[in-house]
Order: sequence, then C-alpha cells, then structure tokens
Amino acid sequence: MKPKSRARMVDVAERANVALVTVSRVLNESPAVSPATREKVLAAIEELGYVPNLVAGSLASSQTGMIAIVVPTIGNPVFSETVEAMSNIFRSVGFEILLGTTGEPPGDESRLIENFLARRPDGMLIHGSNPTGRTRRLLASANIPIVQSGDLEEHADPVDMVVAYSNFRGAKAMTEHLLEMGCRKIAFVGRQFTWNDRSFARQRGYRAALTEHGLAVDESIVLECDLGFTEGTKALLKIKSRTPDVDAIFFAGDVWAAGALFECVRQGLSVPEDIAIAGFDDHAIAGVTAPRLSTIRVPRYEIGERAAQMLLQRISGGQTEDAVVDVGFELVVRDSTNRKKR
Amino acid sequence: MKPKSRARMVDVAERANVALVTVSRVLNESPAVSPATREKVLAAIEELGYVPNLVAGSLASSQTGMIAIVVPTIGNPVFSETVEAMSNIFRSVGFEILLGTTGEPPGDESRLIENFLARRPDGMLIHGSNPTGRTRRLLASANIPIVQSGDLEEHADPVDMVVAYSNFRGAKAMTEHLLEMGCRKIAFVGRQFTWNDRSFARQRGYRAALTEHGLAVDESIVLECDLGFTEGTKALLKIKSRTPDVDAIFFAGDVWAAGALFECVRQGLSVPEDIAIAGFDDHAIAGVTAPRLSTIRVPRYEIGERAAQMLLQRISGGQTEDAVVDVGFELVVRDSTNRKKR
DNA sequence: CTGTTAGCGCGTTCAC
DNA sequence: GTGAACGCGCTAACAG
Repeated sequence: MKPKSRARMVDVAERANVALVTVSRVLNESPAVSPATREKVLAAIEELGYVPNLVAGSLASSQTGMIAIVVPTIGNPVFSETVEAMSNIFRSVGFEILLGTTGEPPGDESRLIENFLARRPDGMLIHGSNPTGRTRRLLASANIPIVQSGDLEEHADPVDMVVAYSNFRGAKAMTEHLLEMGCRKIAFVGRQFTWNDRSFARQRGYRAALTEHGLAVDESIVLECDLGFTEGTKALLKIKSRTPDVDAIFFAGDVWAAGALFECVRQGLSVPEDIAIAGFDDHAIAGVTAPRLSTIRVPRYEIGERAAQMLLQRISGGQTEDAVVDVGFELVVRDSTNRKKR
Repeated sequence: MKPKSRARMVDVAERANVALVTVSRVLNESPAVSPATREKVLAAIEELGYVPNLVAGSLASSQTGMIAIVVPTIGNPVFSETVEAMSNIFRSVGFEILLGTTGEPPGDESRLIENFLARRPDGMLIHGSNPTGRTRRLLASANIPIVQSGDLEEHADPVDMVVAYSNFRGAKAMTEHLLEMGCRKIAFVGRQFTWNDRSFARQRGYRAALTEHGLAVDESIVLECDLGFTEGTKALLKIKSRTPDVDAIFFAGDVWAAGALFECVRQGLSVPEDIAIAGFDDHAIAGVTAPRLSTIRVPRYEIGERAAQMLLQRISGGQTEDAVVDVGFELVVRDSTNRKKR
C-alpha cells in the first residue's frame, strides 16, 4: 500500500470517485457531507496511507494552526513549566507549537522573532523579553494576537497583551520580611542584571526595601552569579568571607538558596538563627529541604495557562480581555527565615 | 510605513524595480545578484516592512526548515534538557522546532505524530516512545530522517535511527553495586511500569541483578509512584513500615531519592549506614545533598546533541551514520551508598 | 449535499 | 545578470 510518491488529495478523490473538495470537507469535518461518501473517502485515505499536506492548506486558508512560543531557555524549569502549561492547552484544541529560545544571555532575539513571523503563526507567546524598535513594529503589524509574559513593569507598554507579576514587588516583599525578622545585614544574589530584566527588577526591589528602611546597600554583598546549586554555595562562601556578620542572604532563585542551605548544614551554621536564607520562585525543592526555604511563590503554570487562554480567545474572535493581567505572587514564609517561631 | 495589507514579494519587486525572482534570490542569498540590485531590494524590503511568507516558500520548495520533536513532557527536566540541546543545535543552523508532548501517561501519541507529519517537517525526533502499527508505517513512508531516543532495548527495531542508553543495564549496575556494598534487602521505587517503558526497563534491571545473585524479589517493597520530592518521602515511609530491616532503597529517579534522603536526615537515620539510598539520572541535586547521592549518570544533553546532529547529517545528504548509537551511562558512587569508606 | 473555478505566495525551470 | 511562465497542494467562494 506504499505509493512510490506521496499520495495527494486528488489521488484520494479519484479513488473514492468524488471531487477534490469533498475530500477536503471530510478532512475538515464539514457537516455538509453525507455519511456514505464520507465513509468512501475515509476508506480511500486509509488505503492510500494519505497524509494531508498542511503547508498547502495553510497557504490556502492563511491559517497555520501554529502558535509561536519564545522563551529564554527551555532547560530551566522556571520556563519549561510555563511552556508545559501552554503546550497542554494548545494540544487540547489542536494547535501546534513552534518553539524558540533566545538563549541566556539573549542571542539574536530579533532574528528569531522575524523568522517565526515568516512562518505565519496564528498567535505568539513571548516570555521574558520585550522586543523594541524594528522587531516591535513587525510584531505589531503582523496582525496576530500576542501575549507577552514575565515581568510586569518591563511590560508596562506591551505590544498587545500581558500576563505577568511584579518581580520588583516580590523581591521587595521578601526583603521587607527579612527586615521584619530583625535582619540588618542582608546580602543579595541574583542573575546578571545587565541582560536579565527580571533579575534586575528583583535587585531593585531589594534595594528599594533597604532604602525605605533607611539602610544603606553594601555593594560588596550584592552578587551576580550563574545558575546551579553550586553557584549558591560559592556565593554563600564569598559573602561570609567578605562580611562575616551577615545575618541574611536573599537569593533571587531557590536553587541557589538550596545550594547555600546545604553548605550551611555542612558547616554547622544554623538557619535561620545564625543566618537567614531566602529564595525566590518556589521551586519544588524549597518545600522539602531541612530547614524548608522561605520563598516568593510565582504562579508559573498559571501564567502559561492564562497566556494561552487569552491568545485562544482572541484567535477565536472573542472579546478582548484586559490587556494586562497581574497574576501576583505570594510570600511563603517557611523555616529558613522564621526567626520568631511561636 | 505600515501597509494596509501585508506586503508580498511582488510588492517588493515593484518598489525595487526588479522582477519577483530577483527578490527571491536576494532572500535566499543566491550569488547571482549584482550588489547594486541587491541593495535596492534590501532597501525596498526595509521600507515596506516586508516579512517573507515561509509557508508559501515551503510549499514551493517542499522543504519546511522545521524539525518535529516529540517528548513525553517538557516540564520534566529529564526531557527538557535533551530538548534544549536539540534546540541549540537546530537554532544555530536555522531550523525551527515544532514541539509536541505525548503526555504522561501517554495520550494520543499517534494522532500527534500524524499531525506533525502533515506539516511536512524535514526531520523528526521522537524521545521516549516507540510508535507501532499504522503510525510506524506512516513514519516509515514519510521519507524523512527520524531519530528515536530514550531506551536502547525498547528501540531494538527502530524506524530509522536511534540514540539511547540501556535503562536495563543501568539499573542492573546500580543494584549490583548495592549488593556489593553488602545490602541484601533492597527496595525499588519507579514510575508506573505499565505506561513507562524506561521505568519498566529499570525495574527489570533491578530484578535481574537480584535474581542473578540468588536473591528473591520481595514484591511488597517494589513500588510505583508519581513524580516529585514528596513522593520519594512517602515511598521511604511506606517501605520502612512494611519492611523495617530494609537496608537499601534504589529510587529510579534522583528527585525521589533526594526527597527520601531529606526525610532520613529528619528522622535521624544515617545514610548509608542505616540505609543506603541510590538514585538514577544524575539530576543536579544528586551532587549537592548531604550525603551526596550515588546515581546513574545519563548523558541527557549529549543524547539531544547526537540526535540532532545525526538528523542534520542525513538532511544534508551526508553519509548515514550508524543507525543505532549507544551513548552509555555511568555509575556514579557518592556517599549515599558507600558503606566501605576508605 | 456535491462539484467547478480561482487563487494563496513563492520557487523553479527556461528563455532573454 | 534578469524576467515570464508554470506549478506546489490545498481551501474558498460560488454554482448546481
């Protein structure tokens, strides 16, 4: 049953003794086909092993059934969970996903987005970056719904729609919590501020909290570092050596915080008495370490879901929802910062 | 500069006073265009904000420049790291990624693959599942290179190419290591065997090692569980209550193992003296816990790279490499099982 | 309910 | 170096 060259719709039509359109209708589940002919067509498709050509279909209908998703990296759980949420929703309604990563540090984001636009997706989801200039203009004139997600302030002036939370306010809330717990020498560890807007926002939140409480920022204990548990360990050691009487470290990522925590356990430092450790993201590990990590819970999965739903609603011509959705965050106080237990 | 309706190639040609082909040539970097006209065309493209239509181009050239990637889920780091490796390689050579998840437990994998085939990708990467029957036939007759990855034995009869390691041998090696360390009552925790072939293979490896050493398998301490740290904790508790004198637990996933480890620390059980804990995958956390986790290192990133490279080589018409590549695994002995320290 | 006629936007022959 | 013609495989109007 294997044809020498791939079967086309005409071949199916011929075999079923119907017109080409009829085959098209069966495939697109048009109600205007009698059950009898429908069966004939289906049989012919089966016999020929026919697989429709959606690229031709897309050209003709100017709808591709594809959604472009742009994220910094897919290997980082912080992003992959959001992508998974999006993926689940799109899969359930028959859209397919064009996945692109800008890289960290960001590579040629503009080129990626333009390439995607050339594939005529029915919608676009951009997580964690905010295109400007030429790319932004192209996006705007692409005439498709676009949802940006990630940081709220960064997307103050969105191309189209936004689903986000405030990294600034989240970091500020955690820092204020640390202050409330009596900490005064609070260090901060984040990702490279220059090319990571979310990290930059978190760092600003940290600074704002200190400043508002009349505390100066000690630049020697504000660190940038790479990803991974061991980087958190290293950061802890560096900070302790520079400022032995540091009483808290706010890691803008739970993985670092966990890495530091493990090292504290090894060194016999008691957390939070000797030093408080705070994280960010509410990574799964934060809830299981000993002591358990205080963190800022970010609704990563919900962000993906909301973004996907807003996009679908717009694609199906539904009412435009609010252009900007703030999904918020939650300060989760666990053991690692709780210096005032009952 | 924003046209009412999207600019087409003809519009660019008109504006640049050249023929349509010339624009096409410029876009495809054909050498047969004089620098002067080339500039004219580029200028026209810029002025019109022209974005080429790759779906039309794909139809005409019957090359989409897309690679379909199928994985169980993208939220699980075990898979997302492999996808990231693939993504990085394809991005560097200008291919785009069509991402699909079959779900866990697997949903309608066949439908997903057929939908993908309809989009005419230039190649396909299937991780962690082995299509059969109709789907397999369609794949075979799609006439594109296909790399399956995941378990070696599962892919003994591949559709096309394979990059994998042996989950069976990996699990067997770890179990043998445990036996060598003097453990005799070894429990096993894995993912649902019925719908997860990799988990099934690991379980078989565990059983094989015990049997070969003349030990019976105690079915009451062979558990299936869901993903996550806390599931590992629960499994530990269940096993300890059923068989208090268990002397080792082999978790077929580091996340479970870590969850159990944390609980041991809380309960004051010393690892590995009271109970040895072994993991699988070499997740980042395995190297940083206290004690650090023994595990089976799987080259996830390399699998993604190799798979992508093999696909590209075939797409570019290069020699067919070995159809089956065994990337192997590595037994990593750390503290959590090492009962014979120096 | 079914069929006919036109394109969708671009790549690819060929001539010039 | 450039241009005109045709076709990729399918969907969208219309008729009947």
